[in-house]
Amino acid sequence: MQISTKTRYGMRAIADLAEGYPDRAISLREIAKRQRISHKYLEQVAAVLKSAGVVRSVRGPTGGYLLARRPGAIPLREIFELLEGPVELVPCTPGGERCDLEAQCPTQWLWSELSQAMATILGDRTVQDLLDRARELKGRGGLDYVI
Amino acid sequence: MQISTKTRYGMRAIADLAEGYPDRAISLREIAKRQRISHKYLEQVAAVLKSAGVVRSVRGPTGGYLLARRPGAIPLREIFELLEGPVELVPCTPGGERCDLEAQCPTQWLWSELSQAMATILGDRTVQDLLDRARELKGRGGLDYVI
DNA sequence: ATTATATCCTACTATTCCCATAGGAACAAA
DNA sequence: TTTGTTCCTATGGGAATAGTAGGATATAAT
Repeated sequence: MQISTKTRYGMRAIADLAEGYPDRAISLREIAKRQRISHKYLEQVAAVLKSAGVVRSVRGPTGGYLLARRPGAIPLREIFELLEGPVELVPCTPGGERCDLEAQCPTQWLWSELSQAMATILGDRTVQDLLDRARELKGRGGLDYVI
Repeated sequence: MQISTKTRYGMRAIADLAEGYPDRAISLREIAKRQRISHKYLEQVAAVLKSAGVVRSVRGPTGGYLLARRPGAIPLREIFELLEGPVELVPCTPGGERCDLEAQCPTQWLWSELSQAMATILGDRTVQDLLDRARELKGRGGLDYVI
């Protein structure tokens, strides 16, 4: 059970865009190059983010994408759900698709608990946290040590 | 991002088997019927659980499966990992497959945090919790109210 | 104006994984 | 001997993933 590359690429791209906030547009080509991923595929990811109002775009040379809101106002859960779908580990969720064995299902609490734990983390963190982390990594020159 | 039916079926089956612990073997046909799932498919799931030593089996009529250990000694994480794979939301994990961008990846802490949260919950709970929950549901006749 | 560089839009496809189905062999209880 | 189990392996449809592909449209720089 892994998350899709779509979500991973999207999340990383958002982190890159955060560094340009509020006024520096960054092109997908640039991001794709740095992350060594398909720029065409990234376009599709960006389209989702844009139509949802998480990012905005500028066309033409020197164009690219920018965060549509300040980093602290974009919960990571929003990005996650746009790309990965709802934070629900099973289809039979309270409020979602029902299962007629539900009333006697001894496992549902487990899936709920797991889903809830994820939702809480994703709901608490924002793009600002991604940005903080990026700066922190940059600060120590990308080396993998801890003081 | 949902867990597979394999894991869901397996987890529910284990809950059923727990009720027969320590000496009453339960057949897959019986479990499959109650849960309205393919009994042939369930066989494959059971095979995994058996070869890992989570359950044991008795052949012939009146045969079936039993827990190989007491419910409290089987962490749900064990079942989960056997059927679903490691609790790692991304391939690039510390100790797993590396990513050469890792040292500068501002998103990895997020995936680690989510994975860790899941691992903790799954590590804390055991089949005994499943059993407790099952009895509780049975007690209130499958009705969906809370005192 | 022209050109280069972006985003934008839609279609297509290879591969993989999920979720079984299927058929029978080995075994044991009644 | 019959019946009901587990056990073993092979096969396959369908959906999702992870792209590839080709151009249309917009705009800044030249």
